[in-house]
Amino acid sequence: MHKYSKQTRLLLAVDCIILGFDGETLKILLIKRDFQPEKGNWSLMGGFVQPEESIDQAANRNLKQLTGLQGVYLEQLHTFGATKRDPIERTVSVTYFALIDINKYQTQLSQDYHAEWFPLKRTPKLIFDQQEMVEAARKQIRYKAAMHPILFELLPTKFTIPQLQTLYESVFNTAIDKRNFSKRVLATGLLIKLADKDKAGSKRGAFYYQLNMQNYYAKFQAIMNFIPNPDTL
Amino acid sequence: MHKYSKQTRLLLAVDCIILGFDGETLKILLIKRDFQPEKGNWSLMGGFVQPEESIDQAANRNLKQLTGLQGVYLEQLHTFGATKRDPIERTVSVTYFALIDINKYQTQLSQDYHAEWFPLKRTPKLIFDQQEMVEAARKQIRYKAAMHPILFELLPTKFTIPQLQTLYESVFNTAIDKRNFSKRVLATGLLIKLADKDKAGSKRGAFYYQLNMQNYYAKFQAIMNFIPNPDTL
DNA sequence: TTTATAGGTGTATAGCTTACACAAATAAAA
DNA sequence: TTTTATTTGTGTAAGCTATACACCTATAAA
Repeated sequence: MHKYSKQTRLLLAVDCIILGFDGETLKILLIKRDFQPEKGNWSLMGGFVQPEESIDQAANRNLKQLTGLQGVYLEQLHTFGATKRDPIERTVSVTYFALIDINKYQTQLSQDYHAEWFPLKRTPKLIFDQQEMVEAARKQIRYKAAMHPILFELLPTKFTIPQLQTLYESVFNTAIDKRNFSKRVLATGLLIKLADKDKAGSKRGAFYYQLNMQNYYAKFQAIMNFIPNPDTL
Repeated sequence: MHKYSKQTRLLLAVDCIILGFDGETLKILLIKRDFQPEKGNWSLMGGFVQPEESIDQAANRNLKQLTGLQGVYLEQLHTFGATKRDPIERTVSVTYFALIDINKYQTQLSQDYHAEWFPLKRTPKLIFDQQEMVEAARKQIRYKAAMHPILFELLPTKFTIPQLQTLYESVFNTAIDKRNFSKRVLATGLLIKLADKDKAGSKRGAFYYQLNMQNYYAKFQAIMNFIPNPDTL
């Protein structure tokens, strides 16, 4: 037996929702599509899955092509499979969302794609069903960030508590009391205070912190505490 | 322009992780695979996505074929795309998990597939990477149930609080204090007390409840409360 | 030297979560 | 008919967590 000979084969693509944070606003990286259909319109970075690569590899490859970054936070989100989503030919798309440190992003690479960062709240019109994909990513980042410390992925290695707070406020679109916020994040044991300050944001300067990687990995999978002794199912 | 002519096409399948609850144990419905390779071995219900159906439709079709059920809780889980996961030919599989009321399940339909319910904790060896798929479903049901009232999908329309508690205890593999449990579920406003009792489980009998559908839909998307005023992003 | 701006910190209150024990109902057994 | 065994159903006190809230500090710029 060599093939499932009677079955129809389809195109499979990946699309990446790439998010970054510039200290003020959550942003999304979009490219100008360089082939038909919809050539020249704003689009997510993506492409067809190749015969010899897994889907995860395809997503990582696309992310690296556009940003130069490897080893960043990249999570499979949802697979979109309506029959007519691509008008040319049926294409199923597996979406991924990536959280990157916007400072490490290599600007020159993205010039080939005419890429641009847009505030997530003011995303331009996107091709096909990509609006829906971005919407799914917005939901997912909140959902996940509410329980896991993923937002740290968006910050540089050294960051200040006010920066972290601004990020949370922008993801959850809400104001948080700074006394309570700092109590809370410090209580997690995730942060190590450094000796130096960031003087860019204010006259007084804010102390830098870095992640306590050990506690970070330990807390990463931490799940809700409202069931006593959650144990393996 | 008619096709993306240079690209490789591949097979796309769906696999369903079908869970049910018999009042004591969380169970998974498996079939004996009826074609090569791995013919005769235990497997998830699934099959190839057809050219004229969406992926969601393919999952619903498979679920209906095996159980006779439509309109049940069915959620896309994850897409598995390792290049060698199917030894015959590269096949990408989109997994779904379904929560069904085991009493509505139509036994005779599943005889064609030689289907059987297994305790989720004692799932037999499965083909390909399906063990991993089941593992992902186990994680997801807990994750989701911790925040959304999805476990009601596993119960009949009329159920008792002790039944509900047994279900939560079996999903989270833990003992819960019944006074606290009943206080909590009643406080959600999700339950409507009925006049009659279930006398099967005990001498005294336990009052039946049914879902308050209005509150159910309202609470369904309810997300964590540890961010003040969560608003649209 | 003054002023303007953002950073950093403590406490009291309310609300929520947890731990915990006994009586009621009734079928089955004696 | 009485006793026994089993499961249901309920309240309260203590500890913990979340929240609301205001002032001083550091420093660059004027």
